[in-house]
Amino acid sequence: MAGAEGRGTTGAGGVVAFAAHDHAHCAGEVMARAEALSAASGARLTPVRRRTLEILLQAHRALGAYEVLEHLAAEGFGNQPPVAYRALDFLVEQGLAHRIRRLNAFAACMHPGEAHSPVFFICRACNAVAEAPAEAVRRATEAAAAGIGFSVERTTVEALGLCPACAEVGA
Amino acid sequence: MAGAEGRGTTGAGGVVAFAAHDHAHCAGEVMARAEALSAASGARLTPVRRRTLEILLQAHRALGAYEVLEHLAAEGFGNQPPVAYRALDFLVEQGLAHRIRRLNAFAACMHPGEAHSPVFFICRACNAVAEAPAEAVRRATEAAAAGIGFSVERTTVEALGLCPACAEVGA
DNA sequence: GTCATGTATGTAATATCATAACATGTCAAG
DNA sequence: CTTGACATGTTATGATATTACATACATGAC
Repeated sequence: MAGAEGRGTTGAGGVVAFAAHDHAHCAGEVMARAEALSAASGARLTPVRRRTLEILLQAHRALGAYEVLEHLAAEGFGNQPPVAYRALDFLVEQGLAHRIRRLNAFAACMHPGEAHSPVFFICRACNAVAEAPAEAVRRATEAAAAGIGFSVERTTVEALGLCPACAEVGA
Repeated sequence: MAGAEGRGTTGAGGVVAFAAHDHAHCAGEVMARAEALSAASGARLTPVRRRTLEILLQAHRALGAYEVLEHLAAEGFGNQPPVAYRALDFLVEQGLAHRIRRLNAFAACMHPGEAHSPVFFICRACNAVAEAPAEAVRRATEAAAAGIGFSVERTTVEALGLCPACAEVGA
C-alpha cells in the first residue's frame, strides 16, 4: 500500500504525495473529514459527488475529467461530460478538490477544511503531484497585488520540476 | 491612446496593465527589446513569430491561440492551428510571451529579458491581466519545495480577483 | 399529503483548445 | 549544388469543456 504504486503510468497525474504512506488510511481519513465538513456547511454531498471524491482519493493522483467520467459511467451514473464536470466543480467550490491547470486534471484536497493556500508541485517526469501548504506564498502574492490595487480572491500556484525520486534517477 | 480602451469586450483577456499609459509607446519599446534579445541569443524572430508578438502587443490583452490565428490568417500566413501554436510556443520559450492558463490564452511579456518570476493578476469581471514581478513569491515557493525535496524549474502563479476599476464599479 | 419551488442529474449536441503526422519550403555550411 | 537543420503549411484528429434542455428529486408552505 505504501510507496510509488502506479506512479504516472496511466493518466494525467502521478501520486499525490511523494513520500511513502498508508494510502487507504489517508483516503479514509480525508473522506471522513469531507463528510463532516459538508454536513456542517449544509453542502449536499450527493452520491455522484461523494463517489467522485472517492474516485479521486482512490486514484491518489490527478485525474482528467474524462477519466473520472469513465469510472462514474461504469458504476451506473451518467456518461456525459457534464456529469463529471459538475461533480468536480462542486468539489472544487467546496474546497474538497483542486484543479491542476497544468495537467487539465483534478486531485482530491489532502487537507480539506484547513485554511490553506495550496501550492502544487508537479513532477515533469512522472506527473506526480504534491500539495503543500504555503501561507508565505499567499502573503507574497497579496503584497504584490496591493501594490497595484488588485484584490485577490483565489490564487493558483503550480510549480513544475522534478520530484525527489525522479531527480535521483534522471540526474 | 491611454486608458481603458477595449477592455474585456471581445475575447479572452482584457488589457494587460491596469494603469493608464501610452500604449503605442510601451508596445514599441517592448518590441525593440524583443528584437535585441533575439539577435543576441541567436533565436530566429521570423516573420510569423515577429508578427505574432506584435499582435499580442497591439491587442494589449491576453489572446487565445485561435484569435491570434485569425489575425495571422488575415495577413497571409497559414490558417491552421499549428501555425499559431508554434509561434506562441516559441515566444513563450524565449520569454517574450506568457501563457495564462486560467484563460487558455497568451499575453506578450511586458518585461522581456529581465529575470522575473511573473505573477498574473486576472480580473474576473473584465478579464484584464496584469503582469507583476514577484521575486518574493518565487522565493517562498522554492522554500516550500525544499521542504519536500522537490526541485522547481518553472512556476505558474495566477491570482483571480478584481482589478481596481471593476472593484470600484462592482462594490 | 400535495403542491410549488429550487436544486441536482441525465442526455444530446456542440464549442473550444491543442497536437500528431507529414509535406513543402528556406537557408546556410560544406 | 547538395545536404542537413529548421521553419512553415496543411490535413486530420484528439482532448477538454460548455450550452441547452429534459427529467427527477428534495424541501418547505400550506
